[in-house]
Parts: sequence; structure tokens; C-alpha cells
Amino acid sequence: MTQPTSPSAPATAQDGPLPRQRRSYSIGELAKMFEVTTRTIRFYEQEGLLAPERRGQTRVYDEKDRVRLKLTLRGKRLGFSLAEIREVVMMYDAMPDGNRRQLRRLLEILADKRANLERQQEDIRLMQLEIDDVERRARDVLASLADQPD
Amino acid sequence: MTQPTSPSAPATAQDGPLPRQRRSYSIGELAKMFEVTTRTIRFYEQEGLLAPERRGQTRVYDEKDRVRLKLTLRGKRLGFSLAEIREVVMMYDAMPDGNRRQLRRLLEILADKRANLERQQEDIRLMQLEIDDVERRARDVLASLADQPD
DNA sequence: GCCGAGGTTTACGTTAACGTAAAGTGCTTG
DNA sequence: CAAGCACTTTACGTTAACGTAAACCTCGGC
Repeated sequence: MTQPTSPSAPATAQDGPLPRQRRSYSIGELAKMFEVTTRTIRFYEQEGLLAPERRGQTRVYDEKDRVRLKLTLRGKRLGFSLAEIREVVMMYDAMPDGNRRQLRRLLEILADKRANLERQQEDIRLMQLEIDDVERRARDVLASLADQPD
Repeated sequence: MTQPTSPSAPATAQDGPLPRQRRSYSIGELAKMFEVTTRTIRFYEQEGLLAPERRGQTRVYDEKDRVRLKLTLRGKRLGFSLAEIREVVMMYDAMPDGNRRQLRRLLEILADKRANLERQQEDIRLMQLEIDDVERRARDVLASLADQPD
């Protein structure tokens, strides 16, 4: 997308050392690959997180779409909403021709996310300590139960 | 909670170096303290995450409740569902008189959570790298825009 | 020619996690 | 004693993120 992506580009043999893995995927392939349903993928498109090409009526996903989906799902695992994820993803794409105001806005958002992530790291550390503690107690109780029934 | 917590303990002056901060909180205090609404706190109770005492009709929260709420909110920030959180919190409380099967189940759950947290750590690292990258590009573009209009 | 596998749109259903509003209770303060 | 404030219950509303179902194309293979 950084290149105009002329759709009529014939992709001759001298396009480069390796034409950037110009593979394409069907919706079903992606679904299996990431263990989500096709409904989910279509939903993400509807929410503006994906924008695959169409061959006729059928969606055709390329490498870039696959990466986007991957990032989206990663964001989800971290508890981000689709809106939050879109915020970054879309701005990232709008970057090359973005004006200064947009770019500054993007930087703000990024700083925000970064702070969020750091907080999550701390939360994870704390929760790990909690879990360690609970586990230790559980093992203690279990050991003291060396012969009770059940 | 590890102690039987005799409710009729008169809390005389010689209860120890500091009687475990036997403070109590109203729902409103907790709400402000954690920046959530009272609705949220009541909802968590309804979902089995909290179980405050009652003075008449009014809820009275103690230190233990406060900690529970804190843990719950921490879990939420990490994207866990209330059901997942309850899973751990409840089993933790059921521990002292739990039988072996329950304890083993708890250990399973804990291992699960732990794996989950580790995955999240990895996700965070990856996303931080992404953000670094996006930010770098954004700054580059911004720099190259040293004089264009808005 | 038909059929099954995979794709499509449209649309209504569902769940979690609260928000919001209404109507009542209890205290303490001017 | 009225007003206000904090608390209570009950109940309906809302949003995000899909699930599920129906009805339709379309294409390669037998």
C-alpha cells in the first residue's frame, strides 16, 4: 500500500530479489491459520481493520492483510478493543501522506499505548506473584492432606 | 482469612503490633478509591467476586474485600473476563477446606493462567517493537515535512 | 447436468459488562 | 421536620464482538 499498487502490474521476473512474497490467501485459509471463524474476519473488515481485494465477488487477502490480522488478534489477546486497534492500524496506513497534525496525533496515541503496555507489564508481574503465592499455599495444603479421603 | 476472623474480637490495645488494619469501607469509598462506579462494585458482588458484610441493609467492605476488588480490576486490565477471575478468586477462598481433587484442579487453573500471562508478556514485547517501528517512521516522515503547509 | 465445497450478503440472536432510571430507606443537619 | 445525601433494590437499556441461520452464487469434477 505504500506503493500505489497498480493492479495491472504484470509482475515480470525482474521485480526484485524476491517480490516480497506476493502470496495470496482465501478467507478460509486465514481463518484456519489463525483459528478464527470467517465471520470474525469479515467482521474485522466491516470494522475497517482489513481491506482485501476482490477477485469478482471473492475476497483475496495478501501478505499485508495477513499481518494486519495477526496484529489485530495480538491486540485482542492483550484486551484491546477493535476501536483501539483500528486507531493505530489506520493511522499507520494514513502515515505516508499524513500532515503534521495527524502525525503528531499518531505519536500521542503511540505514547498512550506504550504507557498502557507498561502498565500491563506491571500488572502481569504482580499477578504472577499472586499466582506463585496461591500455588505455594495450595501445595502446602495438599501436602498436609497426605492421607485424608477423596 | 487465614485466621478464623472471630467477628466478636473486641480489638483491645494488645492485639499485636498493628491489628492488620481492620479498617472498613463504604461502597462509595471503594468506588472513588478505584475510580469505578458503585454499580460496578455491586455487579461484581452479584457475579460472586465480592461478598461484603451487611450492617443492616448497607454493605460494609473490609480490607479483604478491598484487595479482592483490586485484584479483580487488575485482571480486567489484562483482559480477563469476570468468569476467569472468579475461577481463581473463589478457589483461592475455598482452598483451606478443599479436597485433593479441588486442589489439583486449582493447580491446573493456575498453570493455565501462568501460561496465559507468559504469552501476554510475549505479545507485549512484540507490540512494543511494532510501536517503536511505527514511531520511528512517523518521526522520519515528520522530519521530512519540515516546511510543507499544515 | 448436478453436486458439494467454499465463497457471498443480509439479518436477527446472544453474551458480557456494565449504564441508567425509578422508587424507596435511613441518617444527620440546618 | 424537611432537605439532602448516601445507600438500597428492581428492572430495563446499551455496546462490543461476534454466532447462527437462510438464501444465494460459482466453479471444478464426476
